[in-house]
Amino acid sequence: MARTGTEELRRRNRAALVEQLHRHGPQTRAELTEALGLNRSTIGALAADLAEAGYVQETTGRSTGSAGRPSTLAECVPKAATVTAVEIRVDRVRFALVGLGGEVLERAETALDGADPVDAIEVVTGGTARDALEAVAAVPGLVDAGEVAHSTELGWAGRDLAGDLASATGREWQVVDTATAAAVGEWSRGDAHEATKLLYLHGGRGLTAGLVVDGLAPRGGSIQLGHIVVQPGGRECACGLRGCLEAEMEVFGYAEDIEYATLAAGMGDAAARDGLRRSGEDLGRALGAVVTATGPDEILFGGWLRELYLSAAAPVRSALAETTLPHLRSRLRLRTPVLGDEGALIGAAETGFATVVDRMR
Amino acid sequence: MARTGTEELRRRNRAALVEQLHRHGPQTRAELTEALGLNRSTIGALAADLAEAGYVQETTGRSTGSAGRPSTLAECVPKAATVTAVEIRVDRVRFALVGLGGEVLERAETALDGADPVDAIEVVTGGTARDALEAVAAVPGLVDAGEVAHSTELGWAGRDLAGDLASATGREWQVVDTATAAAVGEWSRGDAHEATKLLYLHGGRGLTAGLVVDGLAPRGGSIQLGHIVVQPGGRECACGLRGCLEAEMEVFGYAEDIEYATLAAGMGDAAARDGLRRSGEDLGRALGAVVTATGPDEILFGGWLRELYLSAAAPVRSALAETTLPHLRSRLRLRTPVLGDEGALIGAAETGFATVVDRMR
DNA sequence: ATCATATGTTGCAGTCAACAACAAATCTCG
DNA sequence: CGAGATTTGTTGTTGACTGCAACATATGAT
Repeated sequence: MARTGTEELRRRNRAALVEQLHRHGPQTRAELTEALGLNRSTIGALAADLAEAGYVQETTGRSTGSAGRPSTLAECVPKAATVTAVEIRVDRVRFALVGLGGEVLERAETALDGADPVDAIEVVTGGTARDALEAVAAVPGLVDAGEVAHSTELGWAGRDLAGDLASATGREWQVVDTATAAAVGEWSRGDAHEATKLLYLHGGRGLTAGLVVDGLAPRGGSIQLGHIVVQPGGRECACGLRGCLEAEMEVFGYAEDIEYATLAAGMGDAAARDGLRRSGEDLGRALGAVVTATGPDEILFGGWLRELYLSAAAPVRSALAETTLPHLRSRLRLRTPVLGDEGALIGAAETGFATVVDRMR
Repeated sequence: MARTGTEELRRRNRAALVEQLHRHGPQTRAELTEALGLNRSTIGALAADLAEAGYVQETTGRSTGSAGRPSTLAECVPKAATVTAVEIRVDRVRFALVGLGGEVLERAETALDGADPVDAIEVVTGGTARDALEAVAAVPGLVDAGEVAHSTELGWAGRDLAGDLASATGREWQVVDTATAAAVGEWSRGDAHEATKLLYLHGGRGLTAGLVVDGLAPRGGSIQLGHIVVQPGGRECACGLRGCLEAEMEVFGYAEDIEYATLAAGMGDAAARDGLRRSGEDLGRALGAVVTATGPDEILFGGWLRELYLSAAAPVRSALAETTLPHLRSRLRLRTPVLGDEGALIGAAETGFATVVDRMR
């Protein structure tokens, strides 16, 4: 199982070095020595090895400003390993080709106009997907082993997306959910690196949430935030249940709606203001259950939930306060994401790089 | 960080061998070779190494029944590494000294009669705790870094139990929550080894739940099942919130109550039957939120929830069906634990062994 | 009784990381 | 301006571990 050997050891160390450079950017050999806990000579050998393989570039003779021999700086070669990331929404598909180190090499986007997203993949990726080491698609919904078990936004249930993408593009795809991808993105390339348990809430046409623990997504898929029942026996939801958060928050279906509502509320529309408050309370209640069950220390409000949170933070907080124990609340930070709309795409790419690095081991 | 070296490699392999024997019992060298993916000679060297260190005993010449040279069987030496496990309840403290391989070497129990559990520790463990490699205490409640943040059953909030135990016994203690410990126990020594996401529900004077993913407890502590709000604005709970599951299920406070109720219901008491049904429904609703948030594939009803589930499975299932998506439900098995009352104690010991093995690496 | 089979043992070779001594390149202080 | 201090890269050596292959051992099957 562990398949541990002396060759395996070198591979692991090489992978660790690549991961270190990918995650923390260009570093001197001395810094790498410190970070990996290996000997200077070992780092030198590994770096030379990786430089020959083309993964790493070493720029020599940087003046450090302090005493001592100047370090040679090691950095990733972006084109040495690329990952195709795709984010699927109901109305459009976005694509990014990301290089080792995190640099975005290409980017594209297509509106769908009702077409099936899978049919748009080849166009939007422009064929570059084939050369990438990994291809990852983020979809808003409940993903289980490449299959989209449920997606309010896309109206899918039990669709084998990984299979469909494979037959459409001729290569393997990894499927993740948008919220978890965004959580990974915010953790790795955003502002939430200190969070040990990060909960990302994604508001699209449906509501999902993704959890990341120590930067890793626990297997088992995302949290269907929209289908937390906040009103037993309440309004009928498209999923067949009653009183789901999505159904109860009927005021807001999509990003445009929330903008109108905040605008109207800002201009003194009492009904809009009331709607915002009620929606915030519903969200806070659903969140209470999720927080009690998962115990995060940071929550990010993404998608249109960002706007809702910014204009209805008080009701969200008070409803949350009514439904979670003080201790769980005390260590909890509520914020909005810094990567904006890019989080899921970046996170999908990072998910791909995680498996790329894993495969090097 | 990774501190990888050639010496580290041997340690890792040695730890892997011990872990393998601890978890899967006595095995032939050939089986170990297969399981660890190492060479026969390597296994031989490791086994000899560990035998000399006293961790492993090799009994030679077992007749296998099939052709070929008979294998030498390697097995753990229980006394080579022991773990002290303690389960704290409001009315009693239970203790087990568990040896490597999982054998229970000693066992004791004391009623508390209102005394502080910490004061009873030295008596119940009989001083053997000091010689154990690890000491683990399981408590029903929300545990965070050795501190009991909240416990309905014990009436504690923010108690530094790890510290109190340390000053009472003169050694370090690990503190885990009962439900998570029981989940670990059922996964490792019980019947739930196939579950990838195992949710254990523990009914004591409070209700907690513990999650185990691939046999490991994700950091961050247990799930306060009893403080999932099932009735917004409902009955006041001791925790200060309103409508908590614990408060709404006021019919049952402890094991004796559920026995009376099931007895009465069996004899035709309509009120008791109704109470059971309502409690089952409340539990199912709270469970719905937890399942939506965590997505387990197996749920075990432990403590007095076992009795509730056995006599009110239908309302639990129907309430669960009303509050979780079909896909999450479809892969879900509901069962009762096989280790009975021992689960938490055994799981606490296994938690200890996990760190013992980790420290060998 | 002999062969096939399965397993443990031994010696050897390959590889890798730590260590130490040395070289290189910069800064600082007199 | 120069010598020493400082930091870092390089090289050769050493110790250790694992894989491999050949051999030894013990049993069942024919």
